[in-house]
Amino acid sequence: MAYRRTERATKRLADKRQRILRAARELVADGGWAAAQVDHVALRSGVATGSVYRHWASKSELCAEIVATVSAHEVGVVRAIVESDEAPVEKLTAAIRTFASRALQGRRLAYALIAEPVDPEVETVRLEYRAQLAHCFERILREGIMRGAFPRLDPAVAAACIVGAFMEALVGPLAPSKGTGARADRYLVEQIAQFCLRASIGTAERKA
Amino acid sequence: MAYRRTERATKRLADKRQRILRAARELVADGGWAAAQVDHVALRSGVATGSVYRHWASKSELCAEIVATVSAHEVGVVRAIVESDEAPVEKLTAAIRTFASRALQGRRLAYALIAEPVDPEVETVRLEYRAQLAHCFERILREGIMRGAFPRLDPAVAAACIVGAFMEALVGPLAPSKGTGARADRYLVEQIAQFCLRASIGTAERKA
DNA sequence: GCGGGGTGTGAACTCGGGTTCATTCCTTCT
DNA sequence: AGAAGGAATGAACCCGAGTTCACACCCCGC
Repeated sequence: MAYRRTERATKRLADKRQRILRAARELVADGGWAAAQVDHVALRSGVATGSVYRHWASKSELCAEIVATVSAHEVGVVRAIVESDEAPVEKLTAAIRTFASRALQGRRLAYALIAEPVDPEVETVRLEYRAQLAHCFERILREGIMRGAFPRLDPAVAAACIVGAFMEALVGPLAPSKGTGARADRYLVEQIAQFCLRASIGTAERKA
Repeated sequence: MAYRRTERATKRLADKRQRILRAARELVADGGWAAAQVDHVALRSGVATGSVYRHWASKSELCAEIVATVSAHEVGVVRAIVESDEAPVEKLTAAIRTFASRALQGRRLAYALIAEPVDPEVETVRLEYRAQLAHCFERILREGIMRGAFPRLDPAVAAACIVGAFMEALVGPLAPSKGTGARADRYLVEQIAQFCLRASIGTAERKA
């Protein structure tokens, strides 16, 4: 046996893997899952189609990893807010604003990750993500109810409503690549945040 | 020229067309768009695959017609409420409850029509439907704002949020054929309605 | 620098699913 | 009843997209 992978070689492997992953993510980010064909991914990352299969056993696994990677990151951001020691209302506001504006930075990707169905294997991961996200909001709501800051709403249902409201108002009616400008985006986020806040705390108006 | 289609024959044609359409709708209703393969539709409606193409030029057109038919009906129901002469708050309540409970009667179909992407041709029709639905709510909101019953929210954004909240809380996290029983459904509709109402009128609690 | 095994390549294969079309069946009109 | 032509049939066709595999290449250890 004359060969043991040198460290240098291992790194090259990992790098290539990352390159492919990134290329795939970029394709999804501006064309949805439909644009992430194995050929295209290979082309964009500068490898041959067959090479993709040296790193993932199937296209589904590649896609699943994209979903897992990106969403883990997003959930992490929101979760940090949840676990801060602000008051529930502040947490909710911050969580909504943060998530919404992040999603707006990559509408198409956000849509693909949140709403667009794919094959069952990927779907599993996607639902997991959505569940975690909803769970974050649920925790905030539950805390708020306990402290008497929110009315007696059902946290699970309300959390789902919040996520849904995002999805539709933010990335739903989007014609692909509908760039509306930073000002409009800011306004949109603000409106959505206010909507969800009113729904959660039961009080009109709220300006920050 | 020896042949003019007799009335009887014309009716037979139309009937067959309806049979196919219904079969397709049923398949979508319990398997999503993926289940509506031309072969299956033909099998279920008792015709040959080729016969489907005597009535529609392509599968897309068949699907588009399903979306158009069903959604026209649903929008009609909601629109009737919008055009009644109740007060805005009552209208909103009724519209939400009605739409939600109708959707629950056929979750899978509702999901397919509202959220599940298909090919571009069908997508166009679907977006049209969703826009009309949102527009119904927008009208109610606008009226309520004018009369001072609702706070100064952005009607378009809020309408999108309402539709989205529905979608997610009602049919989103649904595992296919997740029958939870009439009581649970009623509770769910009520929670969603309250959420949307609080968000719209900015007041906690509301029981009917 | 030479042999061997990991890595890269891309053309070919496979397979699912929409579409077609030559043929057969059936209805209408004389 | 027989001719004429529209409707029905379903097996064959086509095409796109994921997957494979025989071969070329290169990097490592001697």
